[in-house]
Amino acid sequence: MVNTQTDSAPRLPLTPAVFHVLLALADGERHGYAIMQEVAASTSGQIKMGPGTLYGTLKRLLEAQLIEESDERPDPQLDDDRRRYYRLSGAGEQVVRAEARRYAEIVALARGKKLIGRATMALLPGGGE
Amino acid sequence: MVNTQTDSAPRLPLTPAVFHVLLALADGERHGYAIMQEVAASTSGQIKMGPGTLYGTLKRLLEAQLIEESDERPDPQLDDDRRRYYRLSGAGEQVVRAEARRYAEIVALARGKKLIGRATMALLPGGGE
DNA sequence: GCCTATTATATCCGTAACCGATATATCCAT
DNA sequence: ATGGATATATCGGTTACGGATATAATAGGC
Repeated sequence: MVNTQTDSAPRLPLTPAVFHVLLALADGERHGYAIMQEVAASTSGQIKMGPGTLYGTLKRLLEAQLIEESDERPDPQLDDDRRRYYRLSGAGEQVVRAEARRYAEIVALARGKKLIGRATMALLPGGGE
Repeated sequence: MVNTQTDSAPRLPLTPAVFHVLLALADGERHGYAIMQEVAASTSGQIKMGPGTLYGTLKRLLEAQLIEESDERPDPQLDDDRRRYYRLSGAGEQVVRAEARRYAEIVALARGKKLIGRATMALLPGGGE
């Protein structure tokens, strides 16, 4: 049996929007708007999700059970009633790990074809290869 | 999801289909069917492009001038009249490099969040299939 | 020569998803 | 109290993925 999952196992590759949302939730729960900001910040402003993409994606991820809504609230002083907090589900963590591995394999492939160098240039502005 | 680059350049992120086609052409020209096989082989069968995706993508890439059709033919003995050969354009090479860098940045991000290890898993020819 | 699988290209169309526009409302600093 | 940022949500136009389908040349076996 290849796939005994009850629901539709999300197939890779993930869409960029889905992957970035899951990545943003990988180190702790966040509310929607914070996800938007985290994605923009962690990509140095390269990727900016609009509200349509963000909330549509969150809705689909909930349905696919890759994320769950959290009841826990932070310190009341820092809270905002409007917020809805989300966290990765177990399945969601597996999926984001699998996709990250797939990305790493493609990077290795690109390195083999001399498209990029070996240095990790993530934190260096304008870091060419 | 939007990037904030200047407009004429094709936007990142690329769709997986587009990226894989460009990657397959990165080390030399190939005809359509060979691209399909190269993508399947280089991803250990994870990614299999159907003809609709392949030829639709090639058409769009030609229109976007990221690839060019080549008139050069290989040794007549090995040739096949039906084939159409493609190669990366200058713009195409820049785009595939930029996307590969973007992938590398995301991999670094995922490593920072402990989603994957540091080992570079080489997925190179002969890596088992 | 004939048969069949593989190679090779191409189009159609249902479905999914991106994403800007739009809407509504709250929070917070001045 | 006013305005900008915060926060969530839906709608619709557009794009592209990808299976199904079509056509046909090629290669190898018998």
